[in-house]
Amino acid sequence: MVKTSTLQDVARVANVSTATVSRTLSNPDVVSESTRRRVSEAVKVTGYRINRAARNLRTQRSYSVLVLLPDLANPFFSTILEGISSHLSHEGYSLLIASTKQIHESGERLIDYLDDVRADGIIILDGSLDPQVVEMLKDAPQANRILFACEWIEGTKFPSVRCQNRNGARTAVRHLYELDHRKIAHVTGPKENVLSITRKEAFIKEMAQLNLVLKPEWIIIGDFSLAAGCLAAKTWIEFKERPTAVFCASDQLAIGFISELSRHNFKVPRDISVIGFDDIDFAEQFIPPLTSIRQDRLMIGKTASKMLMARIINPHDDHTNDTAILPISLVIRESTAKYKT
Amino acid sequence: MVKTSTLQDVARVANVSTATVSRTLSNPDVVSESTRRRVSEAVKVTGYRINRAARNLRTQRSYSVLVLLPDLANPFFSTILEGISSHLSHEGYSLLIASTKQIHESGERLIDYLDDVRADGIIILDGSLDPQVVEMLKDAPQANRILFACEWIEGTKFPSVRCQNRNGARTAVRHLYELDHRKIAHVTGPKENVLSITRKEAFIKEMAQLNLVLKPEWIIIGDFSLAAGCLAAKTWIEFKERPTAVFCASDQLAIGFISELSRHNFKVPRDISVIGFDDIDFAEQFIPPLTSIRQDRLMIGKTASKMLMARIINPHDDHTNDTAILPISLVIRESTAKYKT
DNA sequence: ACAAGATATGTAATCGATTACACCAACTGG
DNA sequence: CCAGTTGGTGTAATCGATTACATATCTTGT
Repeated sequence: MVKTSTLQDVARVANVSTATVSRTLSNPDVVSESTRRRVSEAVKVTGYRINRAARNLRTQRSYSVLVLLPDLANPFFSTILEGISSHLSHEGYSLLIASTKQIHESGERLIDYLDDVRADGIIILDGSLDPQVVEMLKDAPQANRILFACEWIEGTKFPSVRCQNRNGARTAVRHLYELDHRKIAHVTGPKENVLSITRKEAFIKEMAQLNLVLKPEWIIIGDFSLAAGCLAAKTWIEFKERPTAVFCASDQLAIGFISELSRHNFKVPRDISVIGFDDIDFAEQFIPPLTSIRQDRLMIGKTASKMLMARIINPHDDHTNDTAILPISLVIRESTAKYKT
Repeated sequence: MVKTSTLQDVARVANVSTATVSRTLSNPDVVSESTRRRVSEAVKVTGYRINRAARNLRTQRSYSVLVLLPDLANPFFSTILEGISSHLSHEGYSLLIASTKQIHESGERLIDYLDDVRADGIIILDGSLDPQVVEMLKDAPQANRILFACEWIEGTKFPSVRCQNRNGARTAVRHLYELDHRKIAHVTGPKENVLSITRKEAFIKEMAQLNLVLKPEWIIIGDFSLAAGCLAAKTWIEFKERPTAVFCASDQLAIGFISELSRHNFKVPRDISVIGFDDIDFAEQFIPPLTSIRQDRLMIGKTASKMLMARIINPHDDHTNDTAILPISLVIRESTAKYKT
């Protein structure tokens, strides 16, 4: 194996001290023009590459960020990751990935990533962490380098980035209302999930605001998945008085819902208008193309990454309680239509 | 900030040298029962956590692996990642992620990840790397810690993990043949892609084997995407003599194909049988549920990870030209049916 | 012309774990 | 009883970059 060259080697070739080489590389302004040239030349000649392990040890930083996902195999997160990753890479940071499940199984502690200089910060995309773990994170000396995105944990002061969930639900209901729908159902996410709860509450509130009748059974508990959407469709079919529109808390739910309906010879939007949430890539390609509440997942990732970096680089500023709430938008496609008596 | 305790602190408390503490932790068998107990106790008391930066520097290893994706936002890879991650985490390794695009944009060199002790190995899921980059990787002293998965690069000796692509194509054709289809079309992936080429060649060969007529225009160039599937459907509709079945090189293609058809009032499998490749999660939920060639993406990930680890841990064994080819299987659902004249 | 600063560079300690080597004690076998 | 082995532990060098501090040289203003 060819030994890679070190700062020492560069220093020798450039005929300066290692200190000067280090400065030239990390803070070029403080060295003179001529040394800068000599050092650059020496770097080229020696093919020098910094040894990050050494730098990390000395600076007690890892120049990387951990992203914690509820489940790696869930494609919902890939665009958010893209946003995080592109910003991090731009800042010279690396991206570490782990799933809640794996951390749990391997018996690792999340906080160790910060303590043992594996990561400088953590972005958590999972609002359903074990309460014990949350408790441990709160008290940690490094807690200010933890940030939640998409989901969050009620009653903690961790900073977070999320979309306008209430506004999204409200907009969905309004849209259906404007299409003359008066009987509107809602399929929710998992029962305890913070997103489910927020969207459901906003849904109920807006229905009241518009003076619409909302039968309790029209709120169907689901879990964001395709399968839950199918089940919800079956429930809808059984209703004696069927709502003419449904607001699904995720696009997956909406797609499952529509698919199941089509298996029973119902057509969307002829028999019912359906609106989803998220605007995943597939929504546009589905048949019918899905009307949805769009959240900019790329932006969520970028914003989360930026906020975290600010905390890492400027640990002494007070960032407590920072929360970024990003706008949603209504994307009207063909799964919703004017209600005809 | 609370200072975390170091080996020294533990050593002091346990009244032994740092060497002994280190040994106790990494190689417990060589120390006596009693010291082992004293040290464990001291570790608990001090709340000691190893400093990975220090260990990485000393051992010149990072205990992490980089996975390079063509595009982070593409959900196709998430299950593979899951497989890689779960094995790595089990081995005490961390998972670094980067996308080809970002590496390119930030001007980083892939090989630097190995040289600068950021990663101990690299798994590449992108067979369409810039040839210059490939050339650089081949000659690198560390080239033996690079492995390709899913895709690969023809004419290089990098080890790789992939599924039986030829067998997959053959099985697809056979399945359609057994359903009495005689006129079979094929929608390919991107033109230069190694998977596209392999599957297409196997398709052509099997058609010949079965003495089936294959008109050149029945091979429709696509690119694995939903959109390309839609286009292919339009092409099919225009044919004066329409094939009665089509083998799509990906499930996304197949789904796009079927969707587009339904927009023109064709029904699957009534008017044409469609078989996909990959068996993505969505295939089962689509309408109609999609017949597909299943590749075990979790297994691909796990296998890739295992092979790479073997090379990292045992760098002097000869692993040249290792290639793992994993079995595929035919998953019959409802998008294919007996041909009726 | 000289004190006071600014600028550029070198010296050497430091981050914290690992491990080659040395050492000592206890045991074994002839 | 002693040479040789085994087992357990300590000493100190080492990995490679960063940076506080010291030093030397050059400006600048009065």
